[in-house]
Amino acid sequence: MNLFLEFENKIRKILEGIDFGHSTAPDFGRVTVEPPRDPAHGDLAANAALVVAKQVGMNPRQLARMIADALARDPAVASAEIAGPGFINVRLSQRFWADQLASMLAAGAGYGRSAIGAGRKVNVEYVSANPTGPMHVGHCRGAVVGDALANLLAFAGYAVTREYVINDAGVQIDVLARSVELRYREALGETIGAIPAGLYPGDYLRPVGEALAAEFGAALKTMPDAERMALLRERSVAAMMGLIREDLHALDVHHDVFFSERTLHDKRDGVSAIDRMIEEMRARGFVYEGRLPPPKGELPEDWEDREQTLFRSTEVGDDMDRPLVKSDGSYTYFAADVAYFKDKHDRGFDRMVYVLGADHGGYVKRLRAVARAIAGDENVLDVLLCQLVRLFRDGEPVKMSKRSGDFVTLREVVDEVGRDAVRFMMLYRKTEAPLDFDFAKVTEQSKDNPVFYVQYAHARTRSVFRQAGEEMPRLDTSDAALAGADLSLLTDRGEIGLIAKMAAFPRLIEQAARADEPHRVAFYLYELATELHQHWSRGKELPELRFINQENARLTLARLAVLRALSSVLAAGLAIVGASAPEEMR
RNA sequence: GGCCCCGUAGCUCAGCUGGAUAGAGCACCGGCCUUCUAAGCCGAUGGUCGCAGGUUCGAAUCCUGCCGGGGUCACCA
Repeated sequence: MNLFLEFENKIRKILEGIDFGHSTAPDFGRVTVEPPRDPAHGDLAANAALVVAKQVGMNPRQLARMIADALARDPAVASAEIAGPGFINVRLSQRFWADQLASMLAAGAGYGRSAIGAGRKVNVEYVSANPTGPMHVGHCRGAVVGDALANLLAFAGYAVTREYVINDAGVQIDVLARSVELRYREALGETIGAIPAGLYPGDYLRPVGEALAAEFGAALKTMPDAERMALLRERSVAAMMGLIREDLHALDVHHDVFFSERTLHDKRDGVSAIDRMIEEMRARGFVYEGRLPPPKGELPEDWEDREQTLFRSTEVGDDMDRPLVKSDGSYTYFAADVAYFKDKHDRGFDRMVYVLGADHGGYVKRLRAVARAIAGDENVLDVLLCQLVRLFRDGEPVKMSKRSGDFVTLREVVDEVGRDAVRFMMLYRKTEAPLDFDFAKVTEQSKDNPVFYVQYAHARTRSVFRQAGEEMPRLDTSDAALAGADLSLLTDRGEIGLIAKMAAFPRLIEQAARADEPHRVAFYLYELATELHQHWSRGKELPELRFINQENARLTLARLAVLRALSSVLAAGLAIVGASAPEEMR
């Protein structure tokens, strides 16, 4: 329960207590309480009179008067005024803020946790980079956004499973296996020359070939083709997933489930998961044999008009029906994806979140169709499309040529600027907006760098405790002592401002979770840090405002209570972002 | 041509699912260090929220149509 909802409920109670003389009860559903955009308007703004007045045939300002008068009798309320067309602006009492702070301290690291998720099972699928090489920088944003979203949803009370789909079934795996085979022969001393076009040229495949040479000697060469390829595929994918896991680890991204796409193709008793899905969907009328109209625009050269197995996705909102079987008889990627969705659904997830790159935008509609066909509701599915990241160095775009295998790897970026900076900056923009990432800027130790700015705020809260230990060694600053602090001594607007900003944290979490928008946490942290830095600076001109006051232990303790809560909130927010909350900056 | 995303200060972007006089940072100009960390803070300048309609007490936000930028469009992953 956040404080805004608390006041919404209070106002609804007040409204329910008023006799409007109507036979039908008015609808109070649109009553909301929000922080006013302009802080001069107070701490809370309620639209109640505006949304209810018409229904009950009253003048909004007149109704607002009644509500405000009732609110003013609440000890939590310092004043309730009417403004504009009928807004009720509420200013909360010092007593109320002191109580808020006390409950923050009591909640400790759990402050801001929410129950809106109600334990619902959510599957967040993210990264899912092809196991054909190390992660490149393009994977980075999705990895961070997905991981932060998972953190956020967990904090908001969802039961979150973090999942990675290993695309280990497509033709790209054959390409990988053949590329590794070449490296294997190279390791045996053969001259392989230039890597042929169409194979992966990257040096990262050398160690894989060398390991195979060490383990098998020349034995692979005489192995039957099918057996050799199967072994090469398996070893190559395992090796690539090893690289990818290391990369993810460098970003502090951890998945609960690595789901192998191949298992959807594997037959048990002669039947695969995809086979079963197709039969089931065929029985429900979603699968049929038919022809597809040729693509719009320029006709591809190898277009062939043929009868094929199709998924009737137009029935559930898609633009066209989708092929399930390729011309060579194998299943399409889409077929695997339908089976995969079904698998998640069968595993009991209430929500499936897909974090995808913007180039997958065209895929969203058919995923929704799948959700409607299988779960009966497209709202169980949420897709986050991450826009492109553009790299800059000293204001110049960093060129990348993927063709030569010479791309910027995720590891290079993390090694250069650090995990915290990468994670924070990837979230310092809403997901749908493109993002410019400048190497120089994110390593800068100044207020121009939001990562630093926020971490510095946390370090500052900690440094005061260290300082207090030196200046006032007899002052007990334990949690127990802080819990007993006299919080009524906190009367300065900067202190109250900090408490008020922290009090907005639970609502922020709920809104960010509801909207699947982890970036809001990063922006909130920046604002909260600003609040601290501002208040801090006032202590320069007005020493009586400083947190530590050697002549007044009781006041110091109350102010340290604010800082304790603040470091908790900053740490909790940074944990969602996935950046560290340092004790000091060096 | 269809679908998706974006368009807000000179630049980079927020804008709390419809609230009041639209906010930050950068850049530019002017201030603040015998300090619990100046690694910071304060002030000033800067806007037809792409355009035009609509919905209502109220629109940057929702709907429709345009304009501009990006992505994507059988079988690939």
